[in-house]
Amino acid sequence: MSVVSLGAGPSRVQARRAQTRRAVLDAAWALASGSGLEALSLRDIAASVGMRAPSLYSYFDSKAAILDALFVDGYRALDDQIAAVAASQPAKASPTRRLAALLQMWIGFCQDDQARYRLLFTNAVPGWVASAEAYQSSLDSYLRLCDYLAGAGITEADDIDLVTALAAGLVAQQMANDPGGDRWLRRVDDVVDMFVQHLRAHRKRATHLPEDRP
Amino acid sequence: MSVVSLGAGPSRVQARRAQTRRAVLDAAWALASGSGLEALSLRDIAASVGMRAPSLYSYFDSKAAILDALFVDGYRALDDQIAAVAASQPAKASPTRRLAALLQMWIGFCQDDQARYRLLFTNAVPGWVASAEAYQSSLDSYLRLCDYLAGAGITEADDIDLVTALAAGLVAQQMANDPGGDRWLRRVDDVVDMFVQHLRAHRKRATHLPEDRP
DNA sequence: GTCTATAGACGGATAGAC
DNA sequence: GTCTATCCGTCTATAGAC
Repeated sequence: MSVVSLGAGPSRVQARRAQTRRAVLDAAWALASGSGLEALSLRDIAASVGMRAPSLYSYFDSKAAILDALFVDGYRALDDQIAAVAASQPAKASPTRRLAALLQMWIGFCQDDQARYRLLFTNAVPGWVASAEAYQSSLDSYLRLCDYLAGAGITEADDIDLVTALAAGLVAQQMANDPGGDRWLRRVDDVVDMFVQHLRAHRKRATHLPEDRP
Repeated sequence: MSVVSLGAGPSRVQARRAQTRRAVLDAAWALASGSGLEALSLRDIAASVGMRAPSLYSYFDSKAAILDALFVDGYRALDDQIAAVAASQPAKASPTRRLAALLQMWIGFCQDDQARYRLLFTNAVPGWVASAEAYQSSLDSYLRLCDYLAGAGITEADDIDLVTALAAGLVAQQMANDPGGDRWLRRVDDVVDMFVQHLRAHRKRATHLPEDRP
């Protein structure tokens, strides 16, 4: 097997490197989820993959680079979830159903991993901000979100801002005051109904929001 | 002056202590607002009041005790703001107006001081959680909030949870994505209208929500 | 690539003189 | 009460041998 090694050269070496990088990031996720994002240290990450801290610098330039990679990881996972929700919706699903499915997923996504939630959505790491390149992946995710919302008939910037605020509020309260529970999670249908009614009442011009019952 | 020193004893000494404690906390607020909450160190606080770090231990048991005191400070300030908003409302103000005034104040309160926002509403300090005594002051503040909401006809737990989620969402998005601006702040009236319409539509039983125009 | 050793900085907290 | 001196821990990052 592997006839591909002609001329191309170090492809197997690169694959090995990529594997190790992946293992480092996985270990970092596990540690962050377990002991908290702010307790994440290079020493612990290295130990988790059977290394010493300095060896990590063969794979990442700095701790910030690791956090960047985790950040990209996290938004990729969110992308996948949005795609999955989109795929699970029947073609004629109502805006209400689409929105409720999205918010449900979103809150679940945050509850699944508090460390990931804090990394992606709050500025929880003291000295770190996502690099421009990493930040780009969050913008990509935002575009994918907008696509999904467009499928529910929501295209205006103001409406999108309102959806993100509703989601952020439910998530923040749920995570802060009832981490494992459903005190705000179970209000999703309520909130979506409230929002959709509001849209219908204030729809100007000919913008058409599909009816819930066609 | 000061005839009061008979028998009572060390009242002037205690007053001096309280003054110094106050100065320490004020310095801590200034540093946190300037350099960020997580950069707050005992050395810097002490230097700001013309001391060295160990001297602070004459006034506070630990750094956690200082954070606790700041936490209480912050909720006291929020209490004052809620009281001020309540006092500024004419007796016959509509629920819509009352809610809008509250949310406006709330967002402004958070925008006034990012460090305070992070201390009170997010778990931004790595090793610290508010002590039970300090936490009590946040519960007091919550009760005061409930009082205010009751004045707007909102008394059911589910409705209160919805209000806090709406507020938390607007605040979180505003602070994270447009810190100094008004991208979400200016949506307060919209959100309040949405919420009030929702309440009216779903009011069960004889619960009476005052009309906006009597 | 991985290691040991260490630099260099920062943090909270304590001992003990004054 | 305040100080100096110091302990002890944390961390990221680098130098240089192997």
